[in-house]
Amino acid sequence: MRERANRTTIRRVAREAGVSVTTVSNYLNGRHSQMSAATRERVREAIERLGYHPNHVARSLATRRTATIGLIISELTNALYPPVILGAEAACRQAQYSLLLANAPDAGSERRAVELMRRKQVDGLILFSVSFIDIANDHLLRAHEEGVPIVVINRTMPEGAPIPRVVLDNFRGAYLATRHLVELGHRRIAHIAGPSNRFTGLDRRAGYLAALAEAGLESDPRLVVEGDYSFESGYQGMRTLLDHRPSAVFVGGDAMALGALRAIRDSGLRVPDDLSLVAFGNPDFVHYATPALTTVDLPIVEAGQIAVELLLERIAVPETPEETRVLQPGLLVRESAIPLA
Amino acid sequence: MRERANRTTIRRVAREAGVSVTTVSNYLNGRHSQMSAATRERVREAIERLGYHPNHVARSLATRRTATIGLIISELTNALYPPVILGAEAACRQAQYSLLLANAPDAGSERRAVELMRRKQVDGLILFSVSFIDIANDHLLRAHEEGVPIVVINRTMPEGAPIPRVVLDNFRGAYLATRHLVELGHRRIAHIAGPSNRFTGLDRRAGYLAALAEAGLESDPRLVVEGDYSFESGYQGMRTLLDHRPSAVFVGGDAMALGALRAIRDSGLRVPDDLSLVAFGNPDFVHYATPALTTVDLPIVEAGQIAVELLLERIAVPETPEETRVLQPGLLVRESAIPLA
DNA sequence: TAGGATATCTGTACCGGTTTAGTGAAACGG
DNA sequence: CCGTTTCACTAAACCGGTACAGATATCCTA
Repeated sequence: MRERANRTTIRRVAREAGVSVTTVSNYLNGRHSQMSAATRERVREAIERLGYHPNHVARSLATRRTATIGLIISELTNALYPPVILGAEAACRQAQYSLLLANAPDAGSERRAVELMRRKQVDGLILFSVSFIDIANDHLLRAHEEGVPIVVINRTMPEGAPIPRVVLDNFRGAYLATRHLVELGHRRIAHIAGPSNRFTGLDRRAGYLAALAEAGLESDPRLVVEGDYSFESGYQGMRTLLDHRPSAVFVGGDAMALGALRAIRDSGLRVPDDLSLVAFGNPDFVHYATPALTTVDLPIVEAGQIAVELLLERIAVPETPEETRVLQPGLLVRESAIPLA
Repeated sequence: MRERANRTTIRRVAREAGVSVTTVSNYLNGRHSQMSAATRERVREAIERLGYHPNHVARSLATRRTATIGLIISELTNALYPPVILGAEAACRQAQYSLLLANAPDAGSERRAVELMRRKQVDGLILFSVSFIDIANDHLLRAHEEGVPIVVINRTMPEGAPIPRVVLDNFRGAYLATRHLVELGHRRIAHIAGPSNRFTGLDRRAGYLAALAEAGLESDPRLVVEGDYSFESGYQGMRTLLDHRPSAVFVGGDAMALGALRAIRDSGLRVPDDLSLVAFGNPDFVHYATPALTTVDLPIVEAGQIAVELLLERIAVPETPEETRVLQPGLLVRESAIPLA
């Protein structure tokens, strides 16, 4: 390891092939047109013989492009992050980009992650954020201003912020879930809401209320409790709700739904016979529960993919205007919600 | 964007501070000792005034170190990969390294991923593999020979291969699970095994048999069925097993365990009252099932962390000898296995 | 046959850091 | 008082690519 292996660089290849480095560089970058067939073959052969592979770091320094994008994830209890990675990684790979991943559990580490990735010269940044409504954005706006393409997923931004976003239509999803229960004949429909300092919590609650209103159902405040997206808060919330005898419940989060399911079981009732339940979140997560939970299906893999696509557009054409992409959730009807007896 | 913003480089900082670039470089790299307090302060101030941040790509080119490691994951049905990422990312971040992530669903894409990351000059590579016993390793051995530090998690390697590995003791985990059932008084203990072209499947099956043998129980071949780690294969496997009336079943995978649970329910039996069940895999995944499944707990987050640690050791001291780190699983006793009535 | 086009290829300055070898002045030691 | 160290600092080569601005040779055209 000590002795310098006299690495094979583009200059060595050039010498071996008896051409200039420019010619080798042209060959590597597919500018075959201005090259005779003979030269092309000699370069190819020299590369082959030396087992040469170009150094991306050097290339990046010269071109100022790294073909790498940064994905910063603030996860905290977030079962949604693996599908986002999946979607983003697939889209990157397809476009011949690499993914630099960082976890940013708090505001400070998010700042550090953005800073580090900028120094590493990523071509763009994606932030998949936790849905707090009072999240800090100044570092993102600054980075944007200094020319770093950014896309955010699931994040509140000040009105008119010039940063493209991918958002999931939480309102609509909650509306669909609740309407489904209405259509099954339920009238006393409860809701376990997410925290009110999260826009996901607020939007889903609003969607729930809208569906009730549309159906001409009065909303009983005692039928809404607030959780924190944890299994335990779902369990506790459901225990509280059971006192007020709902016939169905829309739970605004997947872990909470499993908690609610458990609470219902523990009180001797059965889903869906005694009580219908609709969940919200990662559809895989609740698929294998018993009974399989009817759930709002968030297109999370797509969110990751689309975020990458939006970003790549901005990288290619920096002037591309800001844009908000709203992804529509679906409803996966499974076994946990049935018509009111 | 067109006009060149005359970026702030180390040379600009040097000019601004009235010192040489070497001095600025020394300052940046903490070689404060050979610098007068006055100079130090002038450099600090110039950096501050210009808002200078060093370019990591240029640094990497010069030092041949990128402070980045590559994590290549072959996932295919693998619910274990998010915790690995979690552990690896945390260990990286702590050591001031970044994580370059790639998905490699098949052998070809694994080769390409390794190649790409080598060109991007990662300081080392971690492969988290699917457990096929006949996996190709030549590209890893070659990379290793050419000086790229590599660590593999959960991968078979030829005897004596000089590549450090992190392995989970599947045999031991299966043994613990089965012994637990034996100790609860069960005698007809069935097993839903993983595929026999995966060492996880083979090792777990062996651990199961060993525990039976130790307890002096005869192993009835009809009480062992083979699945493919999917929910459906667990469901089908359990249906087959029910014909032979086991009092307990050890299921060698988490998704299969949920499938088995469903099959048991569907046939009108209850867990754990009529049949005890122990699962194996990602403990979170089966925690919220009803009943909460007793399961073998694989230390997957740790596997990611330790892989990074092993790798960083090799990066720091390339001659560090090969080493296999065997991680011991635990048994999480929850509700799905009870004493034989 | 001069003058331009075209095709093919090259020399070298960059990208923005690190690092080696070395300079000049002050401090030290006998 | 002179040679040696130490201290604080610098000039310039280097990492390994890209790309601009030509250089030649060949061909075409008027």
